[in-house]
Amino acid sequence: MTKAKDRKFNEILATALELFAHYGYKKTTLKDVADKLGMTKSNLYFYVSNKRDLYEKTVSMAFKGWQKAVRDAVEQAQDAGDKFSIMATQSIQYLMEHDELRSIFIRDPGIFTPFPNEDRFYKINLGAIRLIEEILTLGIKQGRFHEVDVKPTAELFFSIYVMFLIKTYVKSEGVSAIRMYEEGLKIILRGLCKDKPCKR
Amino acid sequence: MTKAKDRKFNEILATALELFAHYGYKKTTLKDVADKLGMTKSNLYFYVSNKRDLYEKTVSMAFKGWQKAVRDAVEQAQDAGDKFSIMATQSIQYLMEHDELRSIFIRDPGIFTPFPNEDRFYKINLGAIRLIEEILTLGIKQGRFHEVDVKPTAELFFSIYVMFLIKTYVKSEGVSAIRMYEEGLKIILRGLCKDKPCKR
Amino acid sequence: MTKAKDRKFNEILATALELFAHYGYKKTTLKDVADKLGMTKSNLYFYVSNKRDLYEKTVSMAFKGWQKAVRDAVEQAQDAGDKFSIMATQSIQYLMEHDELRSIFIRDPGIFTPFPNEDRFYKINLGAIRLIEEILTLGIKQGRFHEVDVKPTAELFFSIYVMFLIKTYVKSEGVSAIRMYEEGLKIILRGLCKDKPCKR
Amino acid sequence: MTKAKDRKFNEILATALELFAHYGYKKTTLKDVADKLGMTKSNLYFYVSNKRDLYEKTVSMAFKGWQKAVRDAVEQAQDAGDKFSIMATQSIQYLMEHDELRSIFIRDPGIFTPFPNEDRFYKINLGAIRLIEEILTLGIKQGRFHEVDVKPTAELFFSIYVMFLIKTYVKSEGVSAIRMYEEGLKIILRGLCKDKPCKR
DNA sequence: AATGAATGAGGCTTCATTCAT
DNA sequence: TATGAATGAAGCCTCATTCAT
Repeated sequence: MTKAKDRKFNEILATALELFAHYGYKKTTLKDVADKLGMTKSNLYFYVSNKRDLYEKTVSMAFKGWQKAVRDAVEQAQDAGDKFSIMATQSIQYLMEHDELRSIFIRDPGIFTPFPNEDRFYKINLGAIRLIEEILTLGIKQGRFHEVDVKPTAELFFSIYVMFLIKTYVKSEGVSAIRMYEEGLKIILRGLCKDKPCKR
Repeated sequence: MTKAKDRKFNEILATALELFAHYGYKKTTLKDVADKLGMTKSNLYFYVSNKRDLYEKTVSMAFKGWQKAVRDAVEQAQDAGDKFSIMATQSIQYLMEHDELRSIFIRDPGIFTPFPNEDRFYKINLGAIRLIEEILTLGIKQGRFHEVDVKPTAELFFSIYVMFLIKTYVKSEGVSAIRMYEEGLKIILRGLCKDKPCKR
Repeated sequence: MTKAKDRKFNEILATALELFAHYGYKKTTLKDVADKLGMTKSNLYFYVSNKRDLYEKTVSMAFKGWQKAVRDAVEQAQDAGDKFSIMATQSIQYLMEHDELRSIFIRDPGIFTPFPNEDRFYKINLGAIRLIEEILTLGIKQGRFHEVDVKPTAELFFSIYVMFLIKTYVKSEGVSAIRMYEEGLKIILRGLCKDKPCKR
Repeated sequence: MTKAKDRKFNEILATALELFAHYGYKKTTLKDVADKLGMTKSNLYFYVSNKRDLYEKTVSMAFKGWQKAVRDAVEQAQDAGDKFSIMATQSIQYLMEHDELRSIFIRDPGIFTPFPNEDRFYKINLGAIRLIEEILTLGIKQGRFHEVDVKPTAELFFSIYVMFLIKTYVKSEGVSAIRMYEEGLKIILRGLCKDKPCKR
């Protein structure tokens, strides 16, 4: 609420991110978090309602940062094809550069699940999906993309992205996964774009 | 000891490997292991002396499989240069193909430590180092390699290998790490081999 | 049953005595006993029906040795007064010389309880009480002792003995307890004996 | 820290002392302690860090009481010879009057060990040794004692005291041990004091 | 007579969570 | 806002005991 509380709250999430990334959910204790912040365990409950809540808020925050970075990069371009391509590249780039978020993802890949029945991070994934939807809608309006059904297509692309992440970081097929991603991206752009090919 | 106990013991380790790989050390409970095997927690203590022991025996077993695979592949070649190159390639290949061992490594990279003060997996790493030593010694005898000081060189190569694994799977620099590894391998072989270059 | 089994059985009790004396009942595990004997835990159950049983049989054996020693010493004398006096002295003497039995007693003084409702060692204490009874009966027959009611008197004397042991070893009033015992003995002999005083 | 916590803490130690003295370390469960105090097992961990810690804190407290009593008695006298003699007498006296501390000692005589490698109760024994040192130093300054080397002499006397306790309560040589102690004390005072003999 | 394998009860310990202040 | 004190669930581990062989 207040500014002070808000600042403290963000401080807590940042600290929690470090610890969850380093030690994992189970091994990170509330005492660890509290100690590193110089406060007491009990006091944490003033800001979050339980450990799981702390974890989800922490991860949400980290994801929002990732989404913002991608959105910002995407806004630089005008052409929907370019936007799409930038989005695909930046999403990966960001994860490569942010060890903590990547570590969280490796430990807990279930975080990405576009299925609302697993409510856990549905809302956050929704943000990512919506960005895809926006680009698709724009591309169609611009006449750059074929007239695909936006919603399911956005979900498909998101799933492909998640599948790639899992292959790369969890199933660890490293190089081949990246090549697959690059190849797939080409195909998708080719299949998505009308007339003149979208550059890449 | 007996055949039956031995079979059960291996069954336990195999099951434990799955669980440790999937859930990590802390989150895997002995009840998980026991339940999946259809036995009681207490009975596990007939086969291992505690949870840590179960973990170490499990990891040891998995590592032995990896070492055996590499050794077998290495034996196919006669030339020390080829052996070295195969060893380097197979070590990575095996880890890429075995999700569980890789998952263990990602969660607990400290496993690889050639320092005897951390007694944990010293013996196992020693097995890997010895293979390198053998290849180096052979190469020198064959006149293929320069006369390097075998022991420290073997340790150096092992460290490089570990560093690469960490970059690839823990620090997750994926592609670039693999390229670095390939480049490094070329340089090493060039610097190691005498006269005619070792093929790669 | 068989001679071999009997020998083994005594060996077990002797070993158990050492361990129970040294570590106490709770801290002594059946594995301790089995290991020291070079047999398995399970096999112990062929000789005793459970840990408590082993303990009680062990203590019984030790007590029987103590009773035998006292009986043997008592038999040397003919005069009932002398017998009584020797019994009193020897009982203490023996405990002083046998560390293990004494250690058992110190840890578990409840062992001595002449109350049949606590069935634990009733039978064994009974042996001691009977010796007193015999001496009393003899003394009366010899005309040396007043005609006391044998049974309750024997129990009284036994209780006094136990009280003394507790004061000495458990409540640890050492010296004063011994003086009390000596004084008490004099009084008792004086009160017990007719005509000419019983020597001491 | 706070007054309330401090009171509770002492209450815990007092209760634990009763139980440890009565049942011994192993047989005393934290549930026993907690139940007797009307609190939960877990809550005990707010005051001590584990069972061993509870035991050591409990014993420490009991020992401090014993040391204080001896110190107080010693302070009544001015003459170093008298102080020494009082210390020797009071140390025994106190243990005789305090069943619980004595019981603890009988069960766990290793508590008294002036060797710092066994860190367990080193500090506490140190307190006792220091009192001896102080008396020796004073006696030398007063010209009452010969100029002995204070530190090793204090340790020697402490060792003699412990040896006596073990003979009396553990090896249970009761009377003879006390006589030995009294004789030894006379000799020591004679050997320690200059000129006129220290009274006893 | 003896053993290997298995079990359940119970002990120690950690930790998320709550409540009064 | 913040804390100290308290709790219960769940985890690891030991050990007496049993059963089939």
